[in-house]
Amino acid sequence: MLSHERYELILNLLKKKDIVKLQNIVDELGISESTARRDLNYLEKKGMLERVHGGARLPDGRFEEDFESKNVQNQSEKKRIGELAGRLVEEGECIFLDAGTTTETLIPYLKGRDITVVTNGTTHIPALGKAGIKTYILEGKIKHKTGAIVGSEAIQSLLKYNFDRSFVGANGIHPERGYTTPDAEEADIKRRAIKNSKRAYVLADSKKFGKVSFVGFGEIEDCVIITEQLKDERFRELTVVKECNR
Amino acid sequence: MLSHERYELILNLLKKKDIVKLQNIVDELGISESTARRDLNYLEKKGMLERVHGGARLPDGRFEEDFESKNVQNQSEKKRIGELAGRLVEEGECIFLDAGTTTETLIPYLKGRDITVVTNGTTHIPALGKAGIKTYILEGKIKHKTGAIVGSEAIQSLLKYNFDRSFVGANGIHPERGYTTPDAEEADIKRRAIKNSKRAYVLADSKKFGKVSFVGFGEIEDCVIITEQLKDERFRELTVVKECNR
DNA sequence: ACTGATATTTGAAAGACTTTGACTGAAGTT
DNA sequence: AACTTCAGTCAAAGTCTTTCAAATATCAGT
Repeated sequence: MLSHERYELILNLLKKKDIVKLQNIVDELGISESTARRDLNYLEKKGMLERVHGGARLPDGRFEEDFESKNVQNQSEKKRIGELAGRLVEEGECIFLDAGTTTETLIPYLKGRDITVVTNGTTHIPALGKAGIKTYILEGKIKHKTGAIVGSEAIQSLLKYNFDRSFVGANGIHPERGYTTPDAEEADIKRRAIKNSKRAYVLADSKKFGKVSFVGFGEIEDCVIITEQLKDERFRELTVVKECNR
Repeated sequence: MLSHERYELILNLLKKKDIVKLQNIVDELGISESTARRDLNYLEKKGMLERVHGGARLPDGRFEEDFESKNVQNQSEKKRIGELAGRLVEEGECIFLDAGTTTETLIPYLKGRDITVVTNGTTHIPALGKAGIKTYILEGKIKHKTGAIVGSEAIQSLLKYNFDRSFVGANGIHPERGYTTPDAEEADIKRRAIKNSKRAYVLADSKKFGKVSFVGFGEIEDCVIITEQLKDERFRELTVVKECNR
């Protein structure tokens, strides 16, 4: 194997995992430890990665910022939603986490806590792993476009769980039409998750208010809405907004 | 052969692989090492490629897009295992794909075909999506270290499927001790998957032969072994190696 | 068109240089 | 104090450059 082939493979591993152990590289590429070390040194000099004891990681990774510094300042609106939701979860609880980018923002705020997550979002898995969260995933067909698990198998496997809280995303929130989303199969999952939870929350940024998407999955009063900025007073009593917590 | 014909051929090789070994060029074009070197030097002076120790690659710039296009044809030994396995799968079949990096190499060779994959490997999902494969995932606990789904839920949900073929990885292959792997929970999955398949294959590179890991999940004769280079004749009749297909 | 002189291209070989994996003792980590 | 990881050294293997002679192509003069 040519050295540049190895470099690519190593960077490839890093892309997947943000941080790799030297031993992983040795095993994956079938090369000696010495060579792996030399390669890491070379790539570090090139600025492609940063060496750490026992392995290497992406340089000045966003890994840090997400969890540490971002807490203090520079929060995007979506991140704030995650923070609000994260504070609601209590030690020892079992929660359902819907697929989607909005719900994903909750994960960093669970870091290191004793919480069990059940999810239908395959894209959440790396973040959940990084946060060290005990994770269960539903069975079912994968909708590759969104990474969500859907279908009758997913509903079936969801039936057996009972959650302390569930957090679902929504594309539309409307006083009369309730919560809506573009995909019927995903709506089925959301509906079922809400039903099986003591408490259910819809996570959505303020742009979703007043909108109606294709398939409904609940009435307004079925869930508490978590958002970063409340524009419509009609939702006041159902809603957790950032001001409440500051 | 005219020199310009050789130049064309060399650049074609590079287009396919981004990086070629000098020895590959010698073999492919049936020319001497000296000539191959001279050609590479000429093409480098012309800026058509960049020489590296042991071969040549496309001139600097796209470290990024390499990964996208290269998946299909990139002849590391592990990739070859994937290619062999991929050829065995026939149109319309349902297969089980075990978690692990070796089994992942099979995915590019399914691209665009009418095949249904059931897997316990969450890390396979992006590749399966890229290949446009209908994918089902097992329910269960996620072992974050490997991204594998394990546990009683996983076994439960595996029970209902019946596969035309299953492809599992192994850390050890031994004439008496059979197939072995370091994790007991993952072994359970492998054992069950093999049982529920018309045909079962173990994918492993040649370094795994003669080794014994912690937990066994099958006798040698339970599966056909797919490997890139057979070192031990005792496995001959159970094995698919690269030579069979060329 | 044949010939021999001259240039170009080719492959083989020798020695210099690189890269590799194993080993070792020092430095970190738990 | 036990363990892992690290940097440096070494011999072996692989690759590169240079050189040389043989094969092939080019061409002028007969």
